[in-house]
Amino acid sequence: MPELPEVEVICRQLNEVLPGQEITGIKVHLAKAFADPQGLLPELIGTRFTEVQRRGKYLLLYTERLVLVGHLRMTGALLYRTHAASISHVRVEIRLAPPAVLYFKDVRTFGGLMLLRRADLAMYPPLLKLGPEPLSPQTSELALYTASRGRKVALKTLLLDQRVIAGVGNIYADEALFLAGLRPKMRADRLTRPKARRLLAALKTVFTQSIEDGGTSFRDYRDSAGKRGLHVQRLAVYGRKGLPCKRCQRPLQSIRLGGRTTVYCPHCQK
DNA sequence: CGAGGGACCTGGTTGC
DNA sequence: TGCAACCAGGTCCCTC
Repeated sequence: MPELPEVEVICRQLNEVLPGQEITGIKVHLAKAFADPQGLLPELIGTRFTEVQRRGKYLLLYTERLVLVGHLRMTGALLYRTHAASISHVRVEIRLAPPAVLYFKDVRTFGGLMLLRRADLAMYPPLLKLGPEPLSPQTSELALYTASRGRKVALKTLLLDQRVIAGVGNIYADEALFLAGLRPKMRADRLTRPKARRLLAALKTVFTQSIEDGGTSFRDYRDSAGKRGLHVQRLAVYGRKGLPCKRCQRPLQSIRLGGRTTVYCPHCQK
């Protein structure tokens, strides 16, 4: 499940290979995976990639005037290949100078690409709604603290709200709450400034470590070269229901919050 | 407006 | 062994 670190890894990798490359053709195998509301596809052919950026869990693949906005959802992958490749569940092929191809693969077809003018990007609603970037030095615990005022949802549910902090998904919400020593089910409006500070620091730590590890490949995630991320070995709670807590050795507990599986340590998280 | 739950999807696992 | 039920979760949408 690509969250901020996984998307960041892909972004950095694509930035090494895509800029300067010409788009020679697009093959759409699944219509809903390639949204082109303004009919800009003909303009895209023959242009060159200039840069790749990430915002939250979104990937922004820029050309001079256009931008492909990608979201991988749960099982999406952007695979860059410079040799003939046989890949299952390919939804879109972005052909470059032969034989290079950028494949959008997505088993569960929740993800997709959207083609927009760069000038219209600032008005694209999903991006407008995103909260601050957790790894930006300008983002402080105030983003969490302010957003939590008057909210009766579980703290973890608040963390998953992309309007609060961009890029947090189920894995890193659980990991950050463990690192901060906070109960996932604690009411958001009980968050104090010091706790918000600990939680944001924990998010920065788990995100930074995971990016160093190349992301978390719990099931499906692969980077743009098709490789797995190694952070799964460093996960403290996610996917470890019933296993001993790495801090106190007591068994980890699993509950459901906001429809999401949530694993935590009842002893270490208060 | 906030809160909560369903819909969208397919593959892997579980249970009979 | 076969097959149905269930689970995984990011985001949007609907209802209360």
